[in-house]
Amino acid sequence: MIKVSRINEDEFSVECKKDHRELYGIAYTQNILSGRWKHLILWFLKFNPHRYNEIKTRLGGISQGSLTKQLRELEADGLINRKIYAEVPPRVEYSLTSKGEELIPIIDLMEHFGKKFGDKID
Amino acid sequence: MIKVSRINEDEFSVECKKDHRELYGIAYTQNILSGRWKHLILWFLKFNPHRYNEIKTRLGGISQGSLTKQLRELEADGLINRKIYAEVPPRVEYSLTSKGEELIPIIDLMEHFGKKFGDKID
DNA sequence: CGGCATCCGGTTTGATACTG
DNA sequence: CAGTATCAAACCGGATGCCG
Repeated sequence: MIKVSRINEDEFSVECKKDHRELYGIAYTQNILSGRWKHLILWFLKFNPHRYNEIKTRLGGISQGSLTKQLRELEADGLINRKIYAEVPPRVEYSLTSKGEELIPIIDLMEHFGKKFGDKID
Repeated sequence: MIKVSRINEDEFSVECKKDHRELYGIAYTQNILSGRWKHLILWFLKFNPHRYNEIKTRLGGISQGSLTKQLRELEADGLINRKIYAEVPPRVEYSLTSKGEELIPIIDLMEHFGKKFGDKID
């Protein structure tokens, strides 16, 4: 069995039998991408940095609480940067880290797969 | 907002604004891969067909109920085949469909990413 | 503007017992 | 062997109200 659980902000606990080590990489990646909106947030950031409200507007249905939570988790996993500008009104921009950028090919493949096999919505 | 929900065994309902259509493919793929064990099941089947108990043993910690449910969902989404042999004791083999095989590159990338960035467990 | 704290309800997962 | 059925536990995600 593979069990990946968070100990604190930036540390995972991993339990798995020797036989299953080869599956660990998959479990780890699945773990940091778990969440209703994370794929979409990363995909949106791949083009440019974006502000909090830009992301929220783009995703449409997400609540403030959920968005904040997902952004915090992505940040804790080292996938995005959070930059605060000392202005009034406040401005916060999110951008991909190099680690986060390495997830983009996966998300692009997912988009391609979904376009090929998903229902058409035209 | 993008909302992908299952209407019945083989049909999805998709709600999304025009602006978000480009994100639909991602949401679709995420949807059919949602589940604690699906990535691992697909990855395990990429090499060869396997029997129910082989999968269960391989995954270690999964319960019968959960495994059956995940397999049924994968089958309903057209990702795996279920072949029943009329023997005693019964034998059931699961294998990837061509659609399921197209998910393997994604899962391989996830494995690679996890191996690169995940905690070492040696 | 960009959050945080709290509560609540639906979904998902797992444990257990039983079966063709 | 390969399930089904039932119930309990855990895990989000969303809604709401408040704040610097």
